[in-house]
Amino acid sequence: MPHQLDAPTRLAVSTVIFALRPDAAGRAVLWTPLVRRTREPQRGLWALPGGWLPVNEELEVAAARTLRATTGLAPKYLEQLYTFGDVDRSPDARVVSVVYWALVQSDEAARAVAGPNVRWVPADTLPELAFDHRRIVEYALWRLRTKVEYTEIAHAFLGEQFTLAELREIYEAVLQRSLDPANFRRTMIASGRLRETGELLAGAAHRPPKLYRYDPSARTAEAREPFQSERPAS
Amino acid sequence: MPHQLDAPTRLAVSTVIFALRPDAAGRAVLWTPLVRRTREPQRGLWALPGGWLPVNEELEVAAARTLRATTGLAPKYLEQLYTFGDVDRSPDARVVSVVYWALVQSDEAARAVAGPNVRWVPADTLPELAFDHRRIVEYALWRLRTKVEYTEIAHAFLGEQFTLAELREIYEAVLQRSLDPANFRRTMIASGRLRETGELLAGAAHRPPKLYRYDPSARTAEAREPFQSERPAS
DNA sequence: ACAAAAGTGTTTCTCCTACACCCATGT
DNA sequence: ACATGGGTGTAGGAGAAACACTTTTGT
Repeated sequence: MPHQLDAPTRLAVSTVIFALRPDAAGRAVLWTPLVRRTREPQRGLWALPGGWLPVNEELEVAAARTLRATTGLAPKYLEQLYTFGDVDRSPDARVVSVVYWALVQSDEAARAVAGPNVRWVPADTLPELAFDHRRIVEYALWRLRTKVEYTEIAHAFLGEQFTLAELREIYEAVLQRSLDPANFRRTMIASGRLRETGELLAGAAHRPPKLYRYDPSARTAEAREPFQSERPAS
Repeated sequence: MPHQLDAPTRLAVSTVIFALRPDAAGRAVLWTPLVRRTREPQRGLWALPGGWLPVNEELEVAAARTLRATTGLAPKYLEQLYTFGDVDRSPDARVVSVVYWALVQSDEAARAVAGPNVRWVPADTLPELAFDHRRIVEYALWRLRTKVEYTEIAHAFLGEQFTLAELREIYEAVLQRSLDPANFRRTMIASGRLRETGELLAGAAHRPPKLYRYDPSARTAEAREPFQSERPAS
């Protein structure tokens, strides 16, 4: 069914946000925040955070803004995912959505605001979503999981300092499989992008691990990817 | 400088098209077609093929349509590249461009139409382009070159049947380095996606090579990528 | 002392690279 | 016969995976 000629195509920006949280069994898994639709169409259903693009706002800034509006947080990683524009993806007008995906720091996400119209759900067991948003989240998940294997984005879930065990826990949660601690250590060190802080993390009932810091400037200027950014303006 | 509030954001679709053609020295290199702007702004400059998105046309169909309009060809590979939407990328109105990139068969491209307002240029030595189109072509080139290394898109430059030497020539032209014929053969065969046709290519002054056909159904259902398509509707 | 996680060493396997060598055709 | 590219064989090296083993803390 063709759209009205006098109703122009509308442009929206949405963001798929990921954070790590413990599930019921206490294991870290991926969670994503959703917002409840308060207007027609699809009123009452859960949807991605987003909104119409203001004429004078950059795409990436709009994505960071909606992220902040729904979670109260700033993204540690933000990248354009894909643009969805199927003619029939919204029942009324033609809507083209430029979708971003973001990673937020896990301990901050634990304190994130959540009201009656904002709900965090496990990314692998989504409820019914509005429009084509389920497909979008699944694509973002796929991108996160493949990109974790060939880049260093995992550290975006962590704070300034972290142990290799904490970093490994991120990889295991994202990739959904356990990794050999010995080989993981060697691989990370060999990447050359970790710096020892000199400090140790005390308090556990065993040998205290070294603390590391992520150093993007170190090593390998190889094959840098255009148009991806970290810590964008929020 | 902020845009007028009463001038809404406009949505465009553009396509970066690649084909292989011999350069002055007879070596195959990447070429791309450009169109001359006949209107302000940036009148007279060369730009990417594209246009405003019709309300009832799918994004990918719009990309294939502009591709056909400027080259007379159908794409053998077509994929969304990125969406460019910087507030100041066009001097007058706010324009958001959903950009696709495409590969067309090389021997067809040799017969492609080219008028006074359509010009093919080597992709590595671009003239001055309108707006941010130079940056866009360079990003598309980067994507092509990285994607050739981990997918089987190279065959999109070729016809139904081809020899391994022809396929290797594609890789060498795209990657801009020579490859060991022996190892290249093994790698391609090991991918499992080539089928021998049983025929040989006669006529050359040496041992006639086997002809192969690309078979996407064969082998490896591994890590399939969503939202990419081959031979889209044109 | 002992448990538990941090961290190191070592072996094996697989894949990639380099390169020597044989094969089949036109001239 | 010989030049030329097609096609096969093989040795060496780099890196990943598996796993034994040592180190350092809290209890």
